[in-house]
Amino acid sequence: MVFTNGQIAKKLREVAAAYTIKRGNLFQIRAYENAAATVEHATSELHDLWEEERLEQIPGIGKSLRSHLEELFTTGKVKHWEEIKKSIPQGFFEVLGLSGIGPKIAWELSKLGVKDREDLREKLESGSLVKAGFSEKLALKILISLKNNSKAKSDRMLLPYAFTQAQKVLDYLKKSPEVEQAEVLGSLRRMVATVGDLDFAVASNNPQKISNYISEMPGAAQVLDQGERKVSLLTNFGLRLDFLIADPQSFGALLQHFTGSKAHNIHLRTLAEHKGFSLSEYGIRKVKTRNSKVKSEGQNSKVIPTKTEKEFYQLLGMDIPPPEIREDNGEIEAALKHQLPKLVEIKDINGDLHLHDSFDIEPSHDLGENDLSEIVQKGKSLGYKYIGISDHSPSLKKHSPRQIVDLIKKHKKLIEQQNYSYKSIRVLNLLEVDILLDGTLSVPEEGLKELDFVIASVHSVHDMPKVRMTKRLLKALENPYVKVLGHPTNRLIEKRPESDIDWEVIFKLAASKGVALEINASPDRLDLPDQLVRMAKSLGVKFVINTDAHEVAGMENMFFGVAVARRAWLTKEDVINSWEWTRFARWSKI
DNA sequence: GCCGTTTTCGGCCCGACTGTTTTCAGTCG
Repeated sequence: MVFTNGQIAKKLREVAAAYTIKRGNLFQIRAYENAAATVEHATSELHDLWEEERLEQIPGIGKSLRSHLEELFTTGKVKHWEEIKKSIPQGFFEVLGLSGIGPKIAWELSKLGVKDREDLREKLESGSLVKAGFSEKLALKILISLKNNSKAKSDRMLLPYAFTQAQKVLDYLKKSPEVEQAEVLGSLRRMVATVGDLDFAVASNNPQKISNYISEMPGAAQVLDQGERKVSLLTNFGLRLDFLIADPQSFGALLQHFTGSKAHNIHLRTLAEHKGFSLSEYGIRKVKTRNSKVKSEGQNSKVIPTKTEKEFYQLLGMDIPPPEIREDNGEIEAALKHQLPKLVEIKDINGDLHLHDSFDIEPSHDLGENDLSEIVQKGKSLGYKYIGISDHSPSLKKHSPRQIVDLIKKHKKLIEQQNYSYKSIRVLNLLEVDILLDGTLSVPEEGLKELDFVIASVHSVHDMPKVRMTKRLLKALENPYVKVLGHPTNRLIEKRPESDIDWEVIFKLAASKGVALEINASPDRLDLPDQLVRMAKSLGVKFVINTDAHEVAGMENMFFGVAVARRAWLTKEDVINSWEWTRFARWSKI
């Protein structure tokens, strides 16, 4: 049975909560909570990982939880979990996820007879819970949280939206003379494909004043928490903003702390403890190691403030891991050994190979907005040495094979003319060709011959059974004209799930054939996703990062694709369109 | 229940804010 990461995380939290009520082992409870947090933020579905026998890749999932998940996916439930939850009323689990309601309060509510969230609302509004002895202030807080819950955005934000919102907040922060520095951190700084809420760090010598300034931000609908060091608020659009305020002296420690991820921080702090340090958002403190008799003595030692993140990591004897890879996937070990890879950067990119122009090739799908010369100009302004025009292939239904070939030739002629007039940038004559249901391409060989090479993509029936879909892609990869597999999983973030595909088989064939996998930088795709990119890299696959732009503004999205590559630990060596022209040409056999 | 640069046993991140606590528990990130 299929369960989404969200559903699994919820189940794990329920078990943790049930153990809490039953006064279970505190560390076992924490293990379940940590696992829930990691699952929630995983970039691949656990169900897929399980099918590929890669569940051990998820930190915090050990032998025991792995066998529970196995049972969940096979039978639809986990006996052990059911057993733990058995004697607890359903109302407890119904109200559990609400903000401000943890296990203890949920337990109290369920003992007072609360059945579900609607029942809770009625009992709060009628005042019957308070009469029964429930805290009045808490009742009010929960009522507000119930209201927020119903209007809060259920889906996560795509990166460009998150960036725009964050910039607005940063602009406001920087208007205050009391603000020395302000940065957006959290999952946005790590460039996770979707962002739930926005986190900010502010450096100021006057925290109280800044705290008030933040709470008065225009567009703030409600202040959820406010202290001298921390403010949380909800905007008019239901977006949650968290702010932490630090002295400029310890801003580096705050950046480190609030960038996360949580798994990265927990691992780092555990490791620091073994070295005799305690880490916090204020800096690094020397403490007695656990072998020492008096630990409390060390707890009073002074915090060494760190103004920059670099200082922070250096004090631990480590290099500084780029934010994108702080997911506890081996970056801490690599940083300790001074073996962090030099990740690919946006300035390394020499070309964009997946661009749609407005030439009417009578395609199966949409045309681009801009003509060739506008795209070339934009490419030059981005410093590219080469670009690929890759329109959708001419519609198969509306044309004879002869007509398709003619259209391709006509387009080719146009591109050749452009190449002549723009010598400083090479324009490749490519095509994004549909992979048909049986794995053949939608363009006859006579047409393919006219192209520099082919980007092959699936644009129909994305939800084929795994075996057939895998066969379909394998067949396409075998075609000698295909050099790139476009947006391989076909996902549209929050809209369409990944196609079901046996990746190991695909990656191995791509590696042996020298076919590159696309990292499609369009923010609603980001396809391949980072975890699959990392797996593919381990099997020897190379990549091209493309924007798939249908208008010149979309070419700016390269940044998001590079972020996916960085999250997957890719270097320049792995990314073909960061290569110099001669090497690139050798690969593409142009 | 997880995990390993002293470890396969014996530990387990750290601090802010809220409520009602006069020293702390619950929740959160």
